[in-house]
Amino acid sequence: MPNIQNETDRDEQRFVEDVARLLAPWGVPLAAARLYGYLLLCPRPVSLDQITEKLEISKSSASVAARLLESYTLARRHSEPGTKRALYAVADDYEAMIRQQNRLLDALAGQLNAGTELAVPKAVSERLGEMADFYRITRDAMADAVSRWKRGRRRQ
Amino acid sequence: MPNIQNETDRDEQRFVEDVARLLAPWGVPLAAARLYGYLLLCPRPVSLDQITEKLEISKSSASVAARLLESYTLARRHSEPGTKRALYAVADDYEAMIRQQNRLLDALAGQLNAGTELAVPKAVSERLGEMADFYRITRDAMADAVSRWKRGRRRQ
DNA sequence: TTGTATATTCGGAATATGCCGAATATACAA
DNA sequence: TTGTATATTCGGCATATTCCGAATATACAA
Repeated sequence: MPNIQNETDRDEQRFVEDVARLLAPWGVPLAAARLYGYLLLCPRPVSLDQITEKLEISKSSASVAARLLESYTLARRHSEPGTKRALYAVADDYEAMIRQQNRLLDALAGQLNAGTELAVPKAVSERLGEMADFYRITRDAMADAVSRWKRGRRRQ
Repeated sequence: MPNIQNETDRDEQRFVEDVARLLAPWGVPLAAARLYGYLLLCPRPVSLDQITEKLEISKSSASVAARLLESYTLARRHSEPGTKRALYAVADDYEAMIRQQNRLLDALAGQLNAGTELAVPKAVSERLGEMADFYRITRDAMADAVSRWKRGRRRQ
């Protein structure tokens, strides 16, 4: 009979690494990316010591990784009254990453639009304007989808 | 009377740097990001030598930057018959970046879904499933918006 | 105030990245 | 084939990033 505990551990570990690999192209450092994968599997907020042990990273790394995720609003810090202990869990607003993307899309659209004012050939200026429109439209579509989804969820 | 040529150059240079700054958070290296900004302003495909001169980077950097943009499908290589010269221009399918994002979103959704099969508490499994749904929905919304936009453009 | 449990910051080592110039490869023309 | 114009690859340097352990700071309890 296989050792269930170890098998589960192995699967979870694999999940953590897989998620980390996906987050890496977004520029998320390894420690933070793995932490996110781990948090996804945690039913309750976890302490830095638990993180340190599970992920086998130093406590300082755990600390900076956790705060990095918090700054991305991918994780949330749950402080307990009566102690300094910090507990971290995945943020329950899933659209954080999407919102982040949208901000960038927005900035890019703005910049492209600014380019239309430059002393460039008309064809170039038109292309820039078109690209700006395109990015704004997709951004809006995403924002719409997100708010529709949120409304749908509330109703359940 | 101000020197028109220099003023234009200065504005364009500024545009290039601004675009580069926006692309940086996406993990695009500086040289490639600046090249993209420059290509946005070019009415015609440009050669590596022109890039080298305008952006004041080495030819090797120009070469790798251009091919990097091409691999992102942000730029397109236009080869001329009868010579080895490579000319680069921005890709005219603006949705390349969006599609790229969507691929990542898709992969993440898939991974989250895989997590629901793990031996984790029901609440965790449900959360993972919900997140996967959410990402898939926003991805679909974006894809829809893109194809609607494309249809609209064709008709003009 | 002191002690304790905890988090955060700091300095440094290891590693990765980005860029350059030189060397090399490639496609074409004569 | 040789020469020429061009692109690409390679090795190395400089810089940036990541992570760690040690030192420090902080909040709380006694």
